[in-house]
Amino acid sequence: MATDDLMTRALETLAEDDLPSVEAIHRLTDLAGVPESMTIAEVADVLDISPHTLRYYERAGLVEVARDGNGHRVYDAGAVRRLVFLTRMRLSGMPMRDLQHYVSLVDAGEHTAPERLDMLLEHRDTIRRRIRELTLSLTAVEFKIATYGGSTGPDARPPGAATGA
Amino acid sequence: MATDDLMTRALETLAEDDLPSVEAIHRLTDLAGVPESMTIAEVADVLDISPHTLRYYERAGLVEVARDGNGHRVYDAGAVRRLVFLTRMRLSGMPMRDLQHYVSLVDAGEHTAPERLDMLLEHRDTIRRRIRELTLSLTAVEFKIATYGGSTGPDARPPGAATGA
DNA sequence: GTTTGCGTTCGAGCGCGCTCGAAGCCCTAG
DNA sequence: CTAGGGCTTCGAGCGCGCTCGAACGCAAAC
Repeated sequence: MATDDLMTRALETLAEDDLPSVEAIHRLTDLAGVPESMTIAEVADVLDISPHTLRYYERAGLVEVARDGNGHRVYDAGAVRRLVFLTRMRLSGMPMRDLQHYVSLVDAGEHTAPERLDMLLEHRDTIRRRIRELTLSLTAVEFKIATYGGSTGPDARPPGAATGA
Repeated sequence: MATDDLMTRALETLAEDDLPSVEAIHRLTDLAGVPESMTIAEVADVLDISPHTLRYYERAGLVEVARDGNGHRVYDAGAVRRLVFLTRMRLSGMPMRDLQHYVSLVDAGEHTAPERLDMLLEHRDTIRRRIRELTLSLTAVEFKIATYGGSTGPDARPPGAATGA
């Protein structure tokens, strides 16, 4: 699935466009597969989202994209990197509003780094909470599956296989 | 519904968790403490959803609720148990449509148990995928956080110093 | 008797995140 | 020369899951 690809990429390139030290990390990672510039169709394909959605993100102010002589979008490496980041954040549940705020902070300059860090910390906690919720639900569903069609009596089997991942 | 009995047992096994968002459900897992019948306000309170939402679920055909002499809803233990199940499934991302289908199968009789089991298996896999997605995103965010305070410039600060979350 | 308060029904509205359609431009292939 | 395909902009529409408001009923409290 493309999302796993995406995630791998995100892990490798999860960087911010404005941090030199992180830029160094980028170079260490496999960003070589990303061309200098890409069309909207190519970016859509690699991110596994639609061109419509890419235009929507641009309209929403999440990313700036240059145009070529024909007025067609030209995504440079920076834009693609940002979109990888944005897609990952969306996928993990960060609202558009927050992402808009985040990129406005990025664009505002280096002095907003602390606030951006706060946002990331908060989002990290949100993801952790969500994972715990889902793990709990998963356990419940697995238990229900394990006992389905079996005995409906009080001596149900313990959810031995219920802690799998 | 025997299956819901099992569900509540499954929930009991999770009682040691302390997730705030499902705290209300945990309270309910001790079915001994659940009254014979409850008002809409009581059910809303214990499930941590609004009376509006409860009426909406009923309108959607997810649960049948009797009325008292004044036309007020009276939730019996069976209705509450089903709502616990439904709430958990919603929380773990099962769409309303699927729940409507599931409930229709339950109402259709015991011979639909296999199909219900299939739905549960599929939902289990969906939850697992989602957890994996989130875990990957979490790793990415944690990595970004870890690299944020490194050398972000003159006013760099150690990560965690601004834990406002 | 009147007020307070919780309940009822019904349908409409909302916030989110896309998703799509229309009209038009540009390039290339046949 | 024409047809096709992919891009552009813009605004409207959609699917989901609630969320709310209006108008009303009943019952206990003051």
